[in-house]
Amino acid sequence: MSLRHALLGLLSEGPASGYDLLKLFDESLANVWPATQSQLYGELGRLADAGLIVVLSEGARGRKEYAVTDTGRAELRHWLLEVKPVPVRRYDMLLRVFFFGQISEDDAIAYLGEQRQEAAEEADRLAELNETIAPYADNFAVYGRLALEWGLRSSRMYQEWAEWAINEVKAHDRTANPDSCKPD
Amino acid sequence: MSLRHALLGLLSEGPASGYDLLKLFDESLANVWPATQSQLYGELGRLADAGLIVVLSEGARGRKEYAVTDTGRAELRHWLLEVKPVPVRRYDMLLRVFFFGQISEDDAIAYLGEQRQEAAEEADRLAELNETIAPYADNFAVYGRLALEWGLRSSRMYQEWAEWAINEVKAHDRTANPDSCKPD
DNA sequence: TTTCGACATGTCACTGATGGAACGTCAGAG
DNA sequence: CTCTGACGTTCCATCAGTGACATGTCGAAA
Repeated sequence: MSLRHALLGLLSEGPASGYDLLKLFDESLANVWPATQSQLYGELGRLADAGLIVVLSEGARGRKEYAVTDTGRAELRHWLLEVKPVPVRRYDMLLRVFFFGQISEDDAIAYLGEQRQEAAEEADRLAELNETIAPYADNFAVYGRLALEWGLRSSRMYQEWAEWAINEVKAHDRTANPDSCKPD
Repeated sequence: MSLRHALLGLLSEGPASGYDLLKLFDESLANVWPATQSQLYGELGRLADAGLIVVLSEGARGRKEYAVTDTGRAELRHWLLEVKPVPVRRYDMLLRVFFFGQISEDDAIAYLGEQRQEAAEEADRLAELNETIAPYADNFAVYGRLALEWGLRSSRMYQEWAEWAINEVKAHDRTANPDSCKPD
């Protein structure tokens, strides 16, 4: 149900059409809650049916401009203040780690190395993005910054974990095969 | 498609029934890839149709014991080595952060405080769990430990971020309302 | 004048996940 | 002997998300 509230949130900054919202999603929320066009238009319809938003005006090319109603604003507040965020539960990447026993230590290390690399690149990308944001723009940018910082810290943590894990696997390798002596 | 490979992974440690697998899921993979019973049995059927697993034997109470085939093992290896893990993309919690402009600074701080608290508890829980695992058991436990460490680092990062974010919001509050002077 | 890219919405088939109902079996405790 | 709890499977409705397709408008440039 989060898409619903994402739309209410965006609309509560001002009226917009489905098309506008789609762009807003891609610009700002893409990294925390991506949405496709079909989902978005569908949800807008349902939101309107439920009376949480209304069509303000219809413009050229069938453009419909939506605005939040009081009910919608109340629903958004309720979600923000009283609904517990659902934690992330699925990690494709960690799932693979459980099955490292099925591949060689070298392959496992290579896998972790790639993850390390990608996390590092992501961290760089976000750090750069962080530079480009005006220091104190609108609320949206101010709070978006918090999310960005989360991404940054998350990538760095990921990177450090991968480094640590590589050493763990190497240590395990040595324990399992004490005879072999590979160069580091 | 990850459930598929999770099942192949579990089965490659030895034959098991759907019921066994469900328990294994709950014990070991629940934190990285939860699955419900209905999904699991359905997937087992499809896996068998595709020839990636076979029914080894049928026991009492309609119990079917499955085992991986060579094709299945190959598929697992392929997934482990060549398929890029899909990164996590949706964060209900961060989505809310974007809409902090809709609530008061105090409410935002309270929200972040709760997150901080929960992350701390999760970190404690995982640290404790880490103690209970035998230092060098089977492969599965050794590599599960890597995942556990990820969770630990992740929770700690989350906690620290929330602390940092609370201060950010306070700073923003003071910038926006320089007259007011609240106790810390 | 045609054509192209941006604007704009709607719909469909498919997949993965959730949650629950329904059904039946077997061993052991009381 | 009966009941209970663990064992064990199957099916179903529903929902969110994905990706593709269909349809059409409008302004500007070639």
